[in-house]
Amino acid sequence: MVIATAQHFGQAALAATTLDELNNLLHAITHEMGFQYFALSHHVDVPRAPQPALRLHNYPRDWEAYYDAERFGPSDPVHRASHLTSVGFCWSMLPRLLALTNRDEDFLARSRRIGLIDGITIPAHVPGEAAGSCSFATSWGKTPRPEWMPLVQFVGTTAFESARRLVGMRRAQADRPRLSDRQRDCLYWAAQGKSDWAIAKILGISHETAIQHLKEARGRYGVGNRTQLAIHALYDGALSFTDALRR
Amino acid sequence: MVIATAQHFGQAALAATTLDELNNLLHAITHEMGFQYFALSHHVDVPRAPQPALRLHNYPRDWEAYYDAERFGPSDPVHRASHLTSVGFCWSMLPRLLALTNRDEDFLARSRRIGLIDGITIPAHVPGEAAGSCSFATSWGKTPRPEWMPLVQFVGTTAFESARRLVGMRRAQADRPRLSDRQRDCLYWAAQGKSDWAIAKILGISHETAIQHLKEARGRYGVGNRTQLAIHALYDGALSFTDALRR
DNA sequence: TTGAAACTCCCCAGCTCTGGGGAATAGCGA
DNA sequence: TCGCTATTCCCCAGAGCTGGGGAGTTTCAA
Repeated sequence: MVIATAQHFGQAALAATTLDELNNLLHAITHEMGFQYFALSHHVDVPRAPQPALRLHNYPRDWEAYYDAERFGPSDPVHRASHLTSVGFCWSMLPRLLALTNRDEDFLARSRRIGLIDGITIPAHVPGEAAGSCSFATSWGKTPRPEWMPLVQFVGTTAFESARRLVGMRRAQADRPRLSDRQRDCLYWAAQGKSDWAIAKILGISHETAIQHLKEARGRYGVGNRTQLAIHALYDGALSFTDALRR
Repeated sequence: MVIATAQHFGQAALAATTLDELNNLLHAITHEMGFQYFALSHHVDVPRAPQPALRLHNYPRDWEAYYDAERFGPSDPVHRASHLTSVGFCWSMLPRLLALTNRDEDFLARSRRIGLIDGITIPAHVPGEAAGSCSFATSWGKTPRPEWMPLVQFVGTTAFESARRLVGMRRAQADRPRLSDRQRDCLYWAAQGKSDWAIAKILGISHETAIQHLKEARGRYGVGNRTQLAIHALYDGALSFTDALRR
C-alpha cells in the first residue's frame, strides 16, 4: 500500500538520529519505489563549502570524484532546474525547463553513460539556506513510474528535512541583514536597472541621498557592489524577482 | 484510493488553464481530504503588493478583511513558521516551531473563533520569488488525519506550482536567451562581484575579452547593466544562487 | 533626556562599467 | 566554399559606481 509506505518512511525519517540511519532508510525506500540510486544534497561545491553541506547518495563512486573535480555542485543543470520550481520533475523534461549549454549536454551524456539513465528530482528550498534537492534515479531499461510521483515528492521532501535537522542547518533569523524602508526602496529600483540619478528622481530625493542609501545597504549585506547587493536581497527574500524584473 | 486521488489532482492541477479552474479543483480536493478550508498564497501584503501576488482561498470573508487590515501577510505566524522548513506542519505544532508573541496568540485565537480550528500548511519556496504556502484547515471537532500527510504535502505543492504557472511567475522557454559557455563563465564571476579585470585574470583572458563577453551577454538579455544581467540569468536558471552567493 | 536609527544632503577622487567602433582565428554545417 | 557562431583581442569617451569624508533633522524607545 503506497500511502502506508510513505507514512512509514516519513515517521522513520523524522525520528532518525544519525545521517547513517537516514542513509539506510533512503536505500530501502529507493528500491521500494523502483529506483536504483538516490542523491540528497545541498547545491554547493561540497568539498570546498565554508558551511557544513549535506550530501547523501549511492551514486557510483567514479561519479562523485568527477563531479567534484569539475565542480558541478553549483552548476549542475539538474540543480539549476530545481531552482525554478517547487515540484519534482523528470530529468527527461530538462530541456523544457532551461536552456542547456554544451557543458550541460556533456554532463548529462556522461551521467547516462555511467548508468544514471533517468530520474526524478525533488527541490527543497528554505529561504536563507543553500538550495538543495533529493533525486532518485533509474538505471538501464527502467523508467520512473509517474503514478508514484506523489510518493516520490513526499519522500524527497521529508528526507531532505530530516537531513537538515540532523546537520543543524537552521539559520537564525537574526543574522539576516535588515534593510531600512528607504534602503529597500532604492534597491528596488536599482534592481530594475535604474541609475542612482534615476532612483533619486523617482523617489524625489537628492542624487547624493540615493547613493547614501545604497552605500548603507551594501554595508549591511557586506558586499561591494550593486550586483551582489541585489542577488543577496533576492536570495533572502528582501526583494523578489517580480520586483526586479519589471523593467 | 489515496494515491489515485493525488495523481488525479496532480494531473488536473498542472493542466488547469485558469485560476478559477484551479480554485474548483482545490475546493473539491479540500473536502475529499477531510478539510473545510484551503488558502494558497504568497506571503506578501497582497492588497499593497506592487506586483501581482497569488491568493486563492475559501476562508470566511471577515477573515480576509481582518487579515488585510492588520497586514498579516508578511507576519502571520503560520507563514513565518513555513519559512523555517521545507515540509508541511500542523498548526498545533506552531509553539514548537517558533516563539509566539502576544500578537501571534491573538491572531491564532481569532482564527479559531471564526472556525479555523486546526490545519496543515505546506511551504512552497522558489529561490528569489516571494515565499508562499498552501494551507488546509479543519473546523469544529475535526482534526487533520496524520496518515494523509503525504497526500496533503503533494496536493499543496502541486497546487502552488500550478498557481505559479497560471499567474505567469515563469517565463516561456522560447524567448529565453541562451548564453555561450564563455559568456556564462564571465557572468558567473561577475555575479560574485568580480570586476572585469578580475574576471579576465581568473579566466586567463585579456581584460578586453572579458568586457566583450559581458557586453554580448547584456545584449542577449536586452539589458543595460550587470545587475539586471545577473538577475535575469538567475531568474531563467542560467545562473544559480549557489553560483552567485559563493564569495 | 539621552541615544540610536532612519532619513536627508553635500563633496571628491578614482575605479569600473558601458556603448561605440574594429578585427582576426577557428570550427561547423549547408 | 560561404556564412554563421564562438572566441579572442584592441581603442576610446563618457557615464556610473564606490569608498572616503562630513553634517543636519526627526522619531521613537530606554
